[in-house]
Amino acid sequence: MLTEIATTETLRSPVPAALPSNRRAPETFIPAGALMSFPRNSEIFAEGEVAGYVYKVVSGVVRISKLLPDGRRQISAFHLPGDMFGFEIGDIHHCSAEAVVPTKVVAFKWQGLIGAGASTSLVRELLTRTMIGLRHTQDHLLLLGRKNALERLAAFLLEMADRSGSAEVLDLAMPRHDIADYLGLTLETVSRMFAELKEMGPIKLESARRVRLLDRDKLKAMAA
Amino acid sequence: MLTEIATTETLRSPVPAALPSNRRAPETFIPAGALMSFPRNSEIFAEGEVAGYVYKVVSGVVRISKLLPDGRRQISAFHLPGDMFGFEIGDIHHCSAEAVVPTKVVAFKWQGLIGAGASTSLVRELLTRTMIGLRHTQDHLLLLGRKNALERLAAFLLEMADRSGSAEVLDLAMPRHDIADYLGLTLETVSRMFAELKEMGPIKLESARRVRLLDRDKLKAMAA
DNA sequence: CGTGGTTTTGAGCCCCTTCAACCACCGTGG
DNA sequence: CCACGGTGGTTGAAGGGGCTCAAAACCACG
Repeated sequence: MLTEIATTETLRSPVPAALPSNRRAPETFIPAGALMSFPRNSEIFAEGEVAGYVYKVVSGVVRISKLLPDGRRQISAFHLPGDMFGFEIGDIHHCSAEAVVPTKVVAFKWQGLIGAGASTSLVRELLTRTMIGLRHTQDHLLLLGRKNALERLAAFLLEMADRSGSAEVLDLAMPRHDIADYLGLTLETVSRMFAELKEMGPIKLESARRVRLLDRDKLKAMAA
Repeated sequence: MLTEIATTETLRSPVPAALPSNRRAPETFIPAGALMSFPRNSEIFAEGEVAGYVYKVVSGVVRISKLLPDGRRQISAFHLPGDMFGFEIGDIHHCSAEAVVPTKVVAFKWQGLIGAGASTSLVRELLTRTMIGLRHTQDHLLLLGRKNALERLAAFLLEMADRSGSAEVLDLAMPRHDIADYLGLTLETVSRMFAELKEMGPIKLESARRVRLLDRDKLKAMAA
């Protein structure tokens, strides 16, 4: 049954198999394909927790982050519907995942996906997804290591626009603080760079979270 | 034959199947397990080149990097003997790889590893290696996004010590400039942080490239 | 309308960069 | 033996980009 559920096709369009719950108990058994709901800012899993499931976003937005002992935070990714997260090598999560907005995810038992008897095509799909994550993370290293604040924000807006349908108006789910922790800046600097991009032309702020992209080519040029 | 060569065991201890060549021609066929040698600072593959092979370091050190149009560089990883690199999703390299010192690598045809007929255990091993790379890259995001110069260098020295046998004296293969591009700093700042770590006690510089680790716990505390 | 969370704006400062000079090491050749 | 050039590393001084601290403005929601 695990193999029957854990197919590539299932990963693409999972069928909810259980009712939503706000927070799973650490040791609760979750059937492959269980749908779970998380309110805004709630924890999906925490760094150091026992792993064992991978998750696929159905709706909402998830942030993946790591903390330093003194509270400094780095967000490594935002996951949108269709994305998967929670892959771990050992059985311990080394990142935490939280819902940025009310979010629904489907949980799959990791052992069911890659354990003995797993199909090669499924493992190959997980490999592809992991490699996509690795490529994104490497691109992000270049941003954090070598780009200035304006370039970082321009790149962020382009990334979000590309990933959420390339509409004319971009709706950002996350607050300035999350953007800052994703871009390795402070929220004040993010706010100032928004003002500067507005000033320079390529964007217009319908509201703090709604950005109209007026000149995508100019943005690309500014993202370095 | 590909499946026979491309086993997990082969990946761990490959047998050279061809003679060294300084630089492969772009379209030359390379049998799985071909041993290749690269002189110091030579290019193994470049961003944008056609991919098709994955590589395993036999001896030497390889740096993986990305460039911005204006020349700013970010090194995402140093690979030591036993490490593999060159995984790509499409057929285009999106990073470049260069030998830091005279280096020998073994090349494997990617299609031979994951193509039709590949064993699940082999694909699973590639998945594990990719996930290890992803974890390392995420840790590095935290370093680049949130740590100061001193913390970065301390973390770098600890990483290198851990990976190269945890000896008392650490031999760094790479120049200051490469360390800087790995840590998102300038070479001058790296040099100053070396001086500061020396000043503060936890290290001693036998020479510019030879570092004696006097107090690893203190280093760990400084790496935040 | 208050109230709390979020965002913007301002002022001063500091860490790291930039630019520049100097030094240490090393193989080469007179 | 030492002058020489080249690479790589260190050190100094000055400037700036982003941070810190602070306060005001905005906005959704009771």
